[in-house]
Amino acid sequence: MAEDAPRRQPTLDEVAERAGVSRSVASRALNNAPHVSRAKREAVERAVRQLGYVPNPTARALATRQTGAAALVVSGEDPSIFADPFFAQVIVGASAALEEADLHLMLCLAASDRGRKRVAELLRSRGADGAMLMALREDDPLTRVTEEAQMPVVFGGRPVGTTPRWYVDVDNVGGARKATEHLLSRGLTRVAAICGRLDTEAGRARYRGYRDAMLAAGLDPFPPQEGDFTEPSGAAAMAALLVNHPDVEGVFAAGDNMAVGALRTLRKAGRQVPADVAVVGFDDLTVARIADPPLTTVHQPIEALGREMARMLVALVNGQDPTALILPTRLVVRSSA
Amino acid sequence: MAEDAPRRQPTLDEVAERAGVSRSVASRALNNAPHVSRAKREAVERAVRQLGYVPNPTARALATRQTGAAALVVSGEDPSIFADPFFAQVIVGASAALEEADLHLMLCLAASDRGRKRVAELLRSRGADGAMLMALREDDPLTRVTEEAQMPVVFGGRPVGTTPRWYVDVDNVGGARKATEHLLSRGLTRVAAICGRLDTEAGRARYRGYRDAMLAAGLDPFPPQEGDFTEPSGAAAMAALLVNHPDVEGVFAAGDNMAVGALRTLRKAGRQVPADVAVVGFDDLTVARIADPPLTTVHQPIEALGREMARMLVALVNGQDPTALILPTRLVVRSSA
DNA sequence: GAGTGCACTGGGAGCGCTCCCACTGGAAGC
DNA sequence: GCTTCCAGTGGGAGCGCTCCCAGTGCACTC
Repeated sequence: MAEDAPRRQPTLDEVAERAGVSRSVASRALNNAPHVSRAKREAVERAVRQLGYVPNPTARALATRQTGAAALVVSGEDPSIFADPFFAQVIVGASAALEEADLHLMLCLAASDRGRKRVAELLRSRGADGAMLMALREDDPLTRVTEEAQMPVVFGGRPVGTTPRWYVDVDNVGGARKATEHLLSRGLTRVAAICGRLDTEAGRARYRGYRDAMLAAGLDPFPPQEGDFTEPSGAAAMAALLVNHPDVEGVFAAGDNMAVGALRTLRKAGRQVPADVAVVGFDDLTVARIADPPLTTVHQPIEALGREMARMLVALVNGQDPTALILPTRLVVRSSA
Repeated sequence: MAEDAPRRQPTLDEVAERAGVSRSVASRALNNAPHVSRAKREAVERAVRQLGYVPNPTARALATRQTGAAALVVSGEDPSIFADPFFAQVIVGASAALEEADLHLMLCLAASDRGRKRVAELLRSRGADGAMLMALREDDPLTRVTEEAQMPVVFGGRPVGTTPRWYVDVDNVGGARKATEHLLSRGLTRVAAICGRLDTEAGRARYRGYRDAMLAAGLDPFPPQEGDFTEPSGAAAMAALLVNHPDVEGVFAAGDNMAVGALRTLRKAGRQVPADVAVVGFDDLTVARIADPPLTTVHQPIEALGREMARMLVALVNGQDPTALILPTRLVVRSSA
């Protein structure tokens, strides 16, 4: 390819000439616009086929002021947070919805300062028709960038602090409450919480749900035992919990990865799950199903999250005014609690 | 945003006018090109700041015939294969390398016919400056599309059948051989292989490596017990193996997910790992470390795979002629073998 | 018969940028 | 003193498309 004869791609003018029509007619024929006679439409189609014509998306973009692409921005210092299968599922959902609208997906992993700068430029330069932002932490520098964005922006999960106009979130509070209630309903009272990063809204909301359920049952909530949503952090948090509260009977972990880490620590400590300590997770990742024992967890519709974000963005791009969305969560009972 | 006063973005002409220079000078100043006096350069910079000017990437793309984006195409019938954390790591690597070259990442999940058609159009229309293709299976319809691509194409992993000019792959044969040799070195002789899809080159190559090692040791290789790289398929394959070869002593699984599935089946069957049956995986995913017992596996540099693909593509885009690359694998000994 | 409407047509002006090229004037070379 | 050179400059022609609009013919009214 690199060294190939650089035979220029045919242009619309050439198609028009070959079809014996004007450029305007050819353009209309290509876009299925009205005001083209059947004969000319067919002539254009023939010329397109003969010449192997493919419209130049860049030129089209310049003329229409529409890039045909939507950006998905994943913020975070550490690019490895992206390794969380959570994002892969969001992408699958978003990609499917964008495909329906014939938009391409630009994926921006904004980890470094340079990366964030590029995202900022993309947002300000109309390098895409719209953007979806995920995983904004407190004081995330990208939050400010969205203010000067020259395109609609949809948030995946609410950022900490402000509530944007357009977002799709999951019912974190309700899910955490259900999880905790499930533990309490089995007669347990010493139920602790391993929570995610408290500088994320998901981390806070899930702890809030846990606390609500505890208070409603007339119990003292444990102080938050903070992790960062990873397996090792869950293992560490569980270890700390066993030291400080050796009599703990139940644990709500605000993420499956952390729950699996807790399981590992418990096994190492010789505690039976769920007999000695019951564990409930959050997310319902693949790992929940294959954990040992299989994890009781709160299912959140991750793919739907991505899909709805993309749909909302498409609506905005089309000039509609959708409303923010909170997707339901539900408890999936397996063996760990 | 959607309803905002549509105050047009300032253009380069306006910047030039404000700075009291011509458009050419302004353009050169912006691109750090030579032939601009210090005074005018500063005047342009000032005007840019005052106007909040951001260059329009689409217009630039049209003029330069460079889109500033590279596509990463993940092929596959089922979008859920993308949920494999493997791809996330590839993306992290590719994203980092593209960022260095100031290219954006377009992610194309070509699952449906429609998706594939869009990818084909992207490749033929120069909708990106180059493309990286992953996970091409035998007879994948996208293989043909690359022939008429109007841009350089780099393959991640070799497709089945042909060997493209530019690809980055991992030493699958060598890795599988090392894994098998490790099992044999412990005196085991009845060593079976759970292999991945045999319509992928990775699946085939890894089985080949296993077979080579068995033959070299004067042993009869087991016939391939095929899985599809997922955990359940590994569990099922292990179950089948236990039925057909109850005396099996060691298993080489061509993927960590399948290895973890095998572990699950073995535990259910009451077989101790590694005492009764030793297991070696392939990939060194996160799950290998947290598996019970921790998985001995073949580490492959997945992030590097993505990074090198992107670097190779960047080189091609810049008119250089890089050579194909095969990245090394190494055995990581943990407890399962 | 002139008047009205409408499906169709093609010319031309952008979209906002890059880059070629012709031009200037002052420094350097002879 | 007169060329030669070259950093610096701005005009203008694209890049390949969309879309407005004025213009054409033809059917159909009154």
